[in-house]
Amino acid sequence: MDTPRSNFLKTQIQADLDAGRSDCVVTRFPPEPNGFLHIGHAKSISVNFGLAAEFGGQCHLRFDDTNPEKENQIFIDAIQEDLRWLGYEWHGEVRFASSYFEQLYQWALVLIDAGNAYVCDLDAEEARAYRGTLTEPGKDSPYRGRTTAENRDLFQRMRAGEFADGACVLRAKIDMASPNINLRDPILYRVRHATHHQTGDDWPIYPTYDFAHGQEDAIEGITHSICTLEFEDHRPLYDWLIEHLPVPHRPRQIEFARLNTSYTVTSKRKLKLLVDSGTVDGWDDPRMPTVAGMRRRGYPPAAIRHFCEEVGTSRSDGMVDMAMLEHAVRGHLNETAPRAFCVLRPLKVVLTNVDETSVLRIANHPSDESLGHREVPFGPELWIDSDDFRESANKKYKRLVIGKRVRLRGAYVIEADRCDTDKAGTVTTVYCRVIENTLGEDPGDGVKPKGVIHWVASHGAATAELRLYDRLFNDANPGRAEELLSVVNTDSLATIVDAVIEESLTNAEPEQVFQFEREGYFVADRHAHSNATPVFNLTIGLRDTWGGGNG
RNA sequence: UGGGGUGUCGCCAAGUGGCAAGGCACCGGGUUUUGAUCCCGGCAUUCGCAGGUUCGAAUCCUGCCACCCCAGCCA
Repeated sequence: MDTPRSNFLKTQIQADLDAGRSDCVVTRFPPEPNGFLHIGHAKSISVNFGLAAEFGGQCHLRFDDTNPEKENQIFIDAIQEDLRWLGYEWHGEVRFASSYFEQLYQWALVLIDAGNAYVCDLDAEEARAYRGTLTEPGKDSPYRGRTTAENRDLFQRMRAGEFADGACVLRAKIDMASPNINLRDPILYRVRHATHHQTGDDWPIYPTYDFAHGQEDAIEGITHSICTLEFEDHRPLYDWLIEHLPVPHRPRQIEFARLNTSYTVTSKRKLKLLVDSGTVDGWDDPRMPTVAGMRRRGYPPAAIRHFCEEVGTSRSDGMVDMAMLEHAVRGHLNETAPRAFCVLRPLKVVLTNVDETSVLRIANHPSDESLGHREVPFGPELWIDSDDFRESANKKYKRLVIGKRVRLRGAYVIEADRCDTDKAGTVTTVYCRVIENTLGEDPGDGVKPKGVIHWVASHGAATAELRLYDRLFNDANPGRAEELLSVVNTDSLATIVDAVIEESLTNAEPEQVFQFEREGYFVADRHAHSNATPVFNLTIGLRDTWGGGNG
């Protein structure tokens, strides 16, 4: 269903295939297990898994776990769950950079033996000073001239745990005057006496991203290592390491622009701030752009995948309109969500010429009969939305007005005669008459109803809690704000505790999405919903093109 | 003012010398027992700017301009 579209990644991979530089396509999604997946990751996942699928190749899931102090098993589990939920299946076992630590260590020795790496005792601050600046070249470290034997001995002792954290590092010997700062003798290993979630206390030293990533790709036979633009400057180093090491395969790194979506932030620090400040309910709050958040919000995984594909893949920075994601969500839900009735602001209607209850059979979807029908109780007293009634209104108002007719969706046409109001002037009850023979037919007298409204019979109803979500930020580009919390939309959540739902909805399963007719799509909350205490989250409202403000 | 990138409709984005796809948004009109969906139609004489090459340029050349990334023992 997703129309294949051209992008530079496909073009270049096809060129590699045609030229014989590659004979298959193997990609990988390499998250560091230090946080939850978000919409940006979903894009990367879509790109990597999509490319593999399109070219008949495979995509690996590899945890880039080279920094134990920031990582956690919790994220390893959560990421796998999110990936599966999104609908992707990685090839083979889950991989870990940490399972290549011994090989990486051996290759570091190869670099040392060839005079391409050395142990440097400069501390972090000194190293920064020696590195130079963007416009000035760096200076050689005083330890750059150590002999191969000395470097080998020192590095082996680093590995043996003889040095304290930060005491020394292993560096590649490239060029301290390179205009590309990544080539100014980059650090390959650092000493870190930390327990690793996978390797325990086996290692007192850990490879850096630069030393690990390309080699991991080579080990796994990754043909195309797709990453984001900020790694472009690292490519020369990526290639340098591959060239100087006896790796079994030569992967190619290609960068693309990360996805930015309006009205959202994806920085780990900022997402954490939202959680820690209590602005949201947690990492899976329905307003969060995390995969878990979108799941709890009721976004179909297929819609997220479709959106990632529709948005395209390029090398130019930009910000995609959130409306595009919402369009994808509505599109999928319109086709798949069963319809049901829910009255958000209950107003009592008494049908003065009805005195018996009955049951109506109503289609669950206006155009897809496979979704079947449901039985909906009908009777002399019902609830309609208070917004759907006015004592008087102009002809643009297509709902219930005294002296006028409206159709009860799936049921009869009624006409309002009068209403009761309390001392504040608020309407409390509307008295109407059912027009004879209007079930499935227009009134015989030719007077057509002004519109169609939804309803729930009071004798066949239940109460539900509704959580109405709106965008989390007032600023389209919240990531740019100096103070993130100053641009949060304080009205991003409105709770209705006494909405009225038709009784069939009490059988909803957590995570099941419905379209509450004329209102929007709602999902039974993963955590709070139960048949006894129904709780629905607003996934997304129906598109509202009603220009008229009054009536 | 070092290096690396990017500039095509309000937002994404195809296009790779032959006469500007598509989607989102928006604006009209039609259908409709959801003011939804669906359907039809409109929406860049112009591709950051200025020159040049060519019969012909968004695509090639030159020079500008704007924006993004890089000085973690993070990834």
